[in-house]
Amino acid sequence: MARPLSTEAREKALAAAQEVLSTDGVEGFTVDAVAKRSGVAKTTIYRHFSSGNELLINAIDCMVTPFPTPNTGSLKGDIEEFIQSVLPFIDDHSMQRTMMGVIAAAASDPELHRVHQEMMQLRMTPIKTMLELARGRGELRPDLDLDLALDFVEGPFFFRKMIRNEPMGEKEIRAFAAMIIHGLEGA
Amino acid sequence: MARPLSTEAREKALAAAQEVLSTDGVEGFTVDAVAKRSGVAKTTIYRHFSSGNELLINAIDCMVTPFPTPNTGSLKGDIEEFIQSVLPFIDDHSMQRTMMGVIAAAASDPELHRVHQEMMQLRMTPIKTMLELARGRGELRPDLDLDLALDFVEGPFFFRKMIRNEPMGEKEIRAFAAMIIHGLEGA
DNA sequence: TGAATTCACTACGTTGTCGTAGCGTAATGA
DNA sequence: TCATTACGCTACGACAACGTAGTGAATTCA
Repeated sequence: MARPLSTEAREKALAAAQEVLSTDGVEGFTVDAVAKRSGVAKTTIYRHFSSGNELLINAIDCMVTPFPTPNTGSLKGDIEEFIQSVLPFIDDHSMQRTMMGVIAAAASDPELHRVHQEMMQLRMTPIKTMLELARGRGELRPDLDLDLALDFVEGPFFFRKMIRNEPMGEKEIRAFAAMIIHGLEGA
Repeated sequence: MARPLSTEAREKALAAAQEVLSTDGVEGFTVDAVAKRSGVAKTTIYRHFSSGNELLINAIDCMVTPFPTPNTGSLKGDIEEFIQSVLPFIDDHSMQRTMMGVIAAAASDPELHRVHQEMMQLRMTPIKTMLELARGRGELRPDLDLDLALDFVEGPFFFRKMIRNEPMGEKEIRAFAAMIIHGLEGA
């Protein structure tokens, strides 16, 4: 082996892939576009990634970052903090497009489905931890189904921003948190 | 005018378009596929629809049907009935795929965006009516923000089924309804 | 230094989709 | 009846994306 594959070319390609994903969405994602944008030759891209689809998957994998587990001492504070921390991320329109595209495409492509599952788990884990902590403090009933509670915490927020594209300010965040708390406590 | 465009060809094409949409998703939707499936010649399809995209939009338009407004006399009953009526529809995997595909594609295509908006409104209206009825009966506070409540009713359900693909039985439906009620009342 | 290999570049063949043209045939209105 | 028009069929040109070949220059290991 005289010359190893340069990590620089790989990273430039991945970075450009993420950019293309943001601006053109999953359906506009092409190897040609990534090559043009990155300055890395298409042939070189194929040396690093066996197919366009694998490039896509790796790019998505790099975009996914876990959220920190909120820990303010009370469930109400935790939920508000959680929404606050996710909001700027989810408010980005191109990110919305990318996420929805991945979710939709995951229905057809088994590899993307795996990525989708990972994404979900990464996002759900801190929420679940948050709920377990609250239960430990006695803020929630011990027999509460945490799996359902998960949907209850994330669902309204997700639906409003991703599906209905309605705005969400401080007032709405507090209202949501209050409703969620009451719902979980009363269950 | 010697011979009008046959409604039969149009309807056969539309029906096949819906089938293709179900089996192959939005990304697999092509005029050729519809032509092959319907038995209607591609050229004929173009006589009825100015473009493949217009065929797609018309097909989706035909698929969307409004849900009846639940009216059991109590909000709890209404919510359970609502979930019950939507469940079989949303449990259909191909329908899930189609819907998510439309939502994702709507981010790029303004015409699809319009269809998406119509779809949403058609679905949200009965829920809003249901909430207004409950408020009229005194089951909800008069100052409740119905727009937020909408997300609160639909969100958890949507998130669980469409995004996380988790199962949902009688027990979960009742648990959801109970949580939603408590959340709305406590807000 | 020198052999090997990656890199960028251009170009190609393949495939799939779009929308259209031309052709006979069949159906409809005047 | 008969002119008109839709129908199905086959084929085509345009275009975009895929993945690959070949070239010369640059880089790295031995």
